[in-house]
Amino acid sequence: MPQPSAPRKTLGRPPRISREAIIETARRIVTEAGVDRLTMRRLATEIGSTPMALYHHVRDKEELLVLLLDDYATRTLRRPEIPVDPRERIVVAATTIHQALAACPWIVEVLTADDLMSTSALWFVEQIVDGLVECGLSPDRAVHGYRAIWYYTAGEIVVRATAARRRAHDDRATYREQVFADLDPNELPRLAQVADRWAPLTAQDTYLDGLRALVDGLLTSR
Amino acid sequence: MPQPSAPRKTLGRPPRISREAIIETARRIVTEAGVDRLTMRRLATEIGSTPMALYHHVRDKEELLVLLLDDYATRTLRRPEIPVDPRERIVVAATTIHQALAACPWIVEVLTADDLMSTSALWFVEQIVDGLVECGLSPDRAVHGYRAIWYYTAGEIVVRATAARRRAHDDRATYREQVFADLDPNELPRLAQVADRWAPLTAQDTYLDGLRALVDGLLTSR
DNA sequence: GAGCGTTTTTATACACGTAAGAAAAGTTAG
DNA sequence: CTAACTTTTCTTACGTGTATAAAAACGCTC
Repeated sequence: MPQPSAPRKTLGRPPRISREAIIETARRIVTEAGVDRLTMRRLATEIGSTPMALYHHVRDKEELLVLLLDDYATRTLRRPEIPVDPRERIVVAATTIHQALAACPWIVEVLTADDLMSTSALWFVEQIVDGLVECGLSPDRAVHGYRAIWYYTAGEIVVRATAARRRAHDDRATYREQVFADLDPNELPRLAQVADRWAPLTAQDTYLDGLRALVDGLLTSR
Repeated sequence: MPQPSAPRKTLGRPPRISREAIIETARRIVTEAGVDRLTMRRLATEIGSTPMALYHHVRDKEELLVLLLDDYATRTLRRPEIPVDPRERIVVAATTIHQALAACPWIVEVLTADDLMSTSALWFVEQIVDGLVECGLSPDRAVHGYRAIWYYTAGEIVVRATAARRRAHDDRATYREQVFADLDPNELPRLAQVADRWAPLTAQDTYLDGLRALVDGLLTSR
């Protein structure tokens, strides 16, 4: 790891590559060829270096992906107009983040970070926590509320993205259909009732509905 | 893939290993040595075979993990006493699943399945959907409600488990602390206000609170 | 300029998941 | 018995992330 504030001007061998250059090249590879094609070797050759040289600027591939996510967030997250109604403010902030993340599905492997801690995302966290406080929650409960919203949001994206990946990869969907076709209406009547509609129902985008329900519930709990 | 209903008695070379034996051995390895130590090579040698032989019984490692999760669910998920109040029924069903999954954190990589479709888990899905319907939701909205609950539940587990893994792996937590220490109280007042309490606050287990809020919100939405 | 300390880069190597195809071990038809 | 056919297993090989240690490139001091 390079020290941001070195005591001397330059000490030791001068670097030929930088963290910024790595992220930049990685971003180009991802946008041009997809995240699957982003390998440490390819990244190294495209940047004109060797694979192991990257590891002096990045701890491992996962950190590189986190950095890419941060970069993406900083680059595309634009602060929307914020409504005065605090409840709507929460919804807008969460929806904006969700929208941005859902638009780049390759982040799934990184999204399991326990928070979005990109500096550019913090503003959205602030909006959510502040909205919850303004609606009467204590600061502590507001943080918990934000966490619940984050769990819901991250879960939605991860689950949806993984399902899409599996669907593209093979036909395991067939297995699920089989399970639903073989349901015993006596044991699981409700599921049998909706069995044939399950696929289209779960394909619908109901993020906003669930989010509103969650926010409503968080605000009415005393 | 072995055909469950072969036309003839046995045709072709008789198998030396079976899917069940693979799962059994894999389970033993995971419980004894952890999921990290479960490699196709080790599994093969411990079962007395070769890595590629496994691939005639299992599509890939991910499917093996899904099968392991199914096996785990079937083995440990016990149906709890179900309250008569439908709202409580939903909460109990979701909490039971959450508890079981949270107890075996290695599933994180699999948990991104878009549903828990283990047969033994379907009963819990039924309880949730049925509870929502009994509270007045249409079947379609009940399915959406179940999905919201699943997003929240899966998100909570994935986020928490990943955070724990990172914490054990290295000191990226320090980075987060740094972010919170450097907060500008003018720009992000609420976050600055709770900055020093953020770590303990987010460490608390508030799954049940969030779940109740979500269920309440789902049921009061018309 | 020779050695030294520091930092970055490179070379080599290992374990992993798994693709591709050859080999093996049965049953059945002639 | 032999040959064809089927299913499972084994051999070999590739690309991956990355650990380890050696090498290289700089400023510094004597």
